[in-house]
Amino acid sequence: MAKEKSAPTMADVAREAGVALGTVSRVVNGQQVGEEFRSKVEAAIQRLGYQYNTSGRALRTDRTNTIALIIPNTINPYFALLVHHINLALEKRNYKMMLCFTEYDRSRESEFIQMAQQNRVDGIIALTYNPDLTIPEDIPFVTIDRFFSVSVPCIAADNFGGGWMAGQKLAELGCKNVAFMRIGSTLTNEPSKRKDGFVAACVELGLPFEVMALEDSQPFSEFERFLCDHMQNGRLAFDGLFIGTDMLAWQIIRVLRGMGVRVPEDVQVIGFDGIQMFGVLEYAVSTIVQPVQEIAETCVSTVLSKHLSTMPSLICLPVKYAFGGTTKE
Amino acid sequence: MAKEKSAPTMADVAREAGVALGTVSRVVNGQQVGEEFRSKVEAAIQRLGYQYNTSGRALRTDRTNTIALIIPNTINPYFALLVHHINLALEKRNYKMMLCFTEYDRSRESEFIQMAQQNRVDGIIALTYNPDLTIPEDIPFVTIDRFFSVSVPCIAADNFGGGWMAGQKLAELGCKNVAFMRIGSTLTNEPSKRKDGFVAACVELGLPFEVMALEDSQPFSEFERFLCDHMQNGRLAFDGLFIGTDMLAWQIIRVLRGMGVRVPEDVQVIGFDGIQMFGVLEYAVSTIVQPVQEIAETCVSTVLSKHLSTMPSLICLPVKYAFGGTTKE
DNA sequence: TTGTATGCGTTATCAG
DNA sequence: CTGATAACGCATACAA
Repeated sequence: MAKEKSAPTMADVAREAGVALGTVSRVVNGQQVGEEFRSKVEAAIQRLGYQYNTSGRALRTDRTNTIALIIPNTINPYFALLVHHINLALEKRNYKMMLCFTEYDRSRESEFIQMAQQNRVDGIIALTYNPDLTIPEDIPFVTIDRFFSVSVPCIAADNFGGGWMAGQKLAELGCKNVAFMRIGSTLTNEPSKRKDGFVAACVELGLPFEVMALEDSQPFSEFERFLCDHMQNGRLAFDGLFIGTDMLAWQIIRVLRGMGVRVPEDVQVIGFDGIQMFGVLEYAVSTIVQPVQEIAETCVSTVLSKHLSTMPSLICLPVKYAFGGTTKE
Repeated sequence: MAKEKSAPTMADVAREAGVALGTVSRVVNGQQVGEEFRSKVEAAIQRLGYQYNTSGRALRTDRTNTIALIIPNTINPYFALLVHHINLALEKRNYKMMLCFTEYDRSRESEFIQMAQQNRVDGIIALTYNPDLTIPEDIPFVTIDRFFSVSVPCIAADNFGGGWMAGQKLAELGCKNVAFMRIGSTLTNEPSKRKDGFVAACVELGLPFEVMALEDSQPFSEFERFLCDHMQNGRLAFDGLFIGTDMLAWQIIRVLRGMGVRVPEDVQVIGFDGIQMFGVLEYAVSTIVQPVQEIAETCVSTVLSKHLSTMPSLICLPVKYAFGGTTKE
C-alpha cells in the first residue's frame, strides 16, 4: 500500500543516484560536474520523474523569473495583441508572465501591484489609469502609454507622430475639412497626444478642422448628435475624420452609414491602433498602426535591464499608416 | 548608510511588534488571535510595509493558489474571451492564473505541462491539439473541447447541438440547398461534431446538403475553387452555408462578395463561436454562440473540485443562435 | 491563547 | 570536483 507520496525532491534524487544533494543541484543548474556523476544523476532524475520545485528556488534566490503584466483585459484586440507579444518576448528570455486584468478598476490596479510584490516578481509592466497609483520603489517598473516620473520608464507608440500622420494623410487624400473624435478618460496620457499631433498637422497644412472629445461618462449618442449637427442638405460637413481608436472608428462608421453617408466616398476615416479582423486578417479600418511587437519587446528588455535607472524615461516607437478600406486608395 | 535590505519578513514584524513569529503568521492568515496582539502586529505590518512571501508559503503548504491555463494564443478572439472569463472565475475564488501560449505547437504543449508541474500549480486547464499528449496523473487536469479519457473531464459547448441548430435555422429561413465548410486539424475533437449535428439536421429535415472539409495543410484557395465550381450562370448553387468558425465565415463571405454573390440576399451564412466586433460590439456574422462564460466557470469549478475523479467525463453546455447580419431576419 | 522549534526544497558556502 | 550543512520565509505541531 504505497503511501500518497509527494513529488520527489533533490534529496530523493541524490539518494537514488548515490551522490550528494549539492551535486544534484549542480547538475540541474547546468554547472560543472564530473561526467560520471552527471550521468548517474540524470539517470536517477529520469527514473524518479523528478521536476524541480520553483518555490524552493525562489525562496532561496529571491528571484522568480516572472514578470507581472497589469492590463485592463484581453477582450480589447489591442490589449490581446500586446499580451501576446509581451508573453513571447518574455518566453524568449525564459521568463514567465503573471497576468493581471484590472477591468479598468483603479483599486484592482493597486491590489495587483501588491500581489506582484507578494509573489516577488522580478518586474512589473503596467498599463493603468488610476491617477494616483503608487509605484513601488523596490521593483523594476515599466509603464505603457502613461508617464509617471522620470524614474519610471514609459513605453509608447509615437502618438503625436501618428496623429500628425493621420492629418497629413487625409490632406494627401484630398480632404478639405476634417475632424478629430475621441472618447476616453480625462487622464492625460500618451494617447492624448494623438489629437495634438493631428491638430498640429492641420494647422501646419492650413486644413480646417474641428475637435470633438467626449469623456468616459458621456454617452455615445453625443457623437451621433455631433454628426447630425454637421449635416447640411444631406451631406456631411466633413470629408475626413481621424478617430482616437479603431474601435470607435468602427462604431462611428456604422452611424455614418446609417445616416446615408458613404465611407470612404463621402467621408474618409482613419482610426488608430491597427486592429485586424480576427487578429490576423485585414485591418478593420484604415488606421495608424501601433508597433505592438516593438512595444512589447522594449517593455520587456527595459524591465529586465540591469540598470533601470539609467534607461530613458520615455520611449516612443514609430507608427505607420495602413489601408483598411475606409480611405480612398 | 542603510544596507540594501530586502523585504521585511514575519520575523521582522514579530520583532517590531514584540510578539512571536507564530503570532504574526496567525494574524496574517486571519486566525484567532487576541485583540491586543492583533493590533500590535497589524501596526507593525503597516510600519514595515510587510508583504507576505508567496514562495515561503507555497513551499511550506505545497499549494500555490495557481491554475495553469494552456491555450494556443490570445489573438484569436474566441481564445481571448475564454482567457478573460477563466481569469475572472479564478480571481473570484482567489486563485491566480498562469497563462501558457502554445501557438499550436505540440512540443510547447508538453513543455508547459512540465512547467506547470515545476510550479506546483494546483490544477491545469488545457485546450490542446497534440494527439499524444501525456496527462499528468498527480495534478487535477481539465480539458476544453477535447476528450482524452473518462478520467479527464472535458468541457465543451454543445457542438453537435449547435450544428443541428444551424441546419434547422437555415431551413427555417427558407434555404433549399446548403453546404457545410470547415478547415482544421484532422484531430477528432468536440468541434468536429459541428458537422455531425448539421448533417443530422439536414437529413432529418430532408434538406439537400454538401460537405467541404479542408485539412490544415490545404490552402484557403481550395474554398474559392469549391465555390466557383458551384456557380451556375452567375448564381451560387447554395442558398445557405454553415461554416465551422466565425473567422472562416468572415473570410468566405469576402470571397463570395468578391464573386458578386450577395450575403444574405443570395446566400445566408451562419458561423460558429459568437465572435463580436472588438470583443464587445455586434456579432461579426450570424452565428452559433458558444457559452464562453459558462465554459470558463465550469472549467474552474471542475478543476478545483475536491473529487475530480467523480466528475462527469464530458460536459456539453448549451449554445444559442445570434443574428449577425449574414442571415435574413 | 501565545511561544518555540522544525522542516518544506532549494542554493550557496565551506571543508575535504 | 564533491560532500555536508546552513539559511531562505513560512505554517504548524507541540509545549507552555
